[in-house]
Amino acid sequence: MARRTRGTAAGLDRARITTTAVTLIDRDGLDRFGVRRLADDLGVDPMSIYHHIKGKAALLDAVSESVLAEVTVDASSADWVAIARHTAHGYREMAYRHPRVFPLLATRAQTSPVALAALEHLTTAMREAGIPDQVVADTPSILFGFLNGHLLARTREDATPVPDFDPRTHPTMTALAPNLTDFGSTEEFDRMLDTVLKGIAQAG
Amino acid sequence: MARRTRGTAAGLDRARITTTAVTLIDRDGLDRFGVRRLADDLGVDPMSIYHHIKGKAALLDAVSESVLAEVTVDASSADWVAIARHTAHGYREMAYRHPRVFPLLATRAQTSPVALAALEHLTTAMREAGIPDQVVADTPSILFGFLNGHLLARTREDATPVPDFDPRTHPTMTALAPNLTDFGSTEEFDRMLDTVLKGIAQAG
DNA sequence: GGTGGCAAATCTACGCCGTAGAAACTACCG
DNA sequence: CGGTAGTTTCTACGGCGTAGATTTGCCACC
Repeated sequence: MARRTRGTAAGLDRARITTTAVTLIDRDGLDRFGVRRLADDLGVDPMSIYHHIKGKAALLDAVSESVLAEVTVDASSADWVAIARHTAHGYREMAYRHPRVFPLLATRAQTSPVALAALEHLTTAMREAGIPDQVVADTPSILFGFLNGHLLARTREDATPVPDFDPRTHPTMTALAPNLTDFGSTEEFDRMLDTVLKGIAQAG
Repeated sequence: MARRTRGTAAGLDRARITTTAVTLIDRDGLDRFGVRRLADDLGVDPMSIYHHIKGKAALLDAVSESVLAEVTVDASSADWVAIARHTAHGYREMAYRHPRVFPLLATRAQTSPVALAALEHLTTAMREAGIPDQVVADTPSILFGFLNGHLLARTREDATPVPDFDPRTHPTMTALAPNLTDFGSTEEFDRMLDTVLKGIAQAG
């Protein structure tokens, strides 16, 4: 033993790298995140990381995948609406747990086994319920389109219920403001999610 | 006159900066974009840009705003569904015109006058049609949640209809693959958009 | 014409970043 | 003990965003 001039001992592997990276992004944000800072936190030379992960882009992929893996798959055989709701809520909770990592997820293709398993589970239940194939095939795009876009907006650092506008030129939105008080709440999320699911249920 | 050692003449202003930036991102992508490269394209010293825009973050804000402004507002007084569809299509076309800029939009809060005007227009029409206030108030979040998330997925450089998975473990998605052939088409978009709008129409 | 003022544009320099390539260390096997 | 393969570190390079000082271009006014 010779090195280890920094705090944390080495014994580097993918898992330790990604979990440390997630912690670091959660704390300091994506902007301040980088290979060198991560290496500091790991108590390691920056270049050491490159023997486990190809480069910064791959590192961000790994972070994204690691956080997505926190979402547990519902193995139950409940009706498809329940499955969809369960998946959506799990996804949402992950987003709120890691608001600064979430933009990575929404921006990247998700082809991890977990994600595919969840989709297979949901679509199978829908098909068995007699939903038309085209509707079933469209559902993942619609559902995760909504989830990614909506959660991106809600977990944004500067998220506010209502941007400031002139009440004179925007009377309707002014009148609607009282209906936006539960901004970011579970109730609001459920309401919107149900709206989307209702559309799917009646499509085709 | 002394300077102008580069091709393009100066006479810098916000508009010239942002439109050049958009062109540059369209061509080379967000990763390769930076203040110095932009300055090169403008035939100008990097620091000159700072007299018109505070820094890189503000620059990206400006780019985002500039691209959003391409979406024209429908001033018609058609029914709310038609307005929603028109807005959605305009937004979608913008996204496909600038796929490499779009992630900026989806990631940022949009409080520009144009955006607010569009929302006011839509919500007013909905209210006049007798839609419950809570539903009207939720609609912007639902609609643009879907639009941002969905278009983010479709305009991604590596977007593919179906990620490769094992047909043995994912029989349903395999069976569904034929229904995904119009991936990215206007027809697919209309179908999904209508699904969302139907959910909204029947909510509350 | 001269001159003062001022905004715009530029120059210089600093501290950061990601990472290629060479070198050193470690652990294990014969 | 020597070899050898995997890991970690060292060194260095080119590029980045931008603070601060400086120069330029332009105008109004004497």
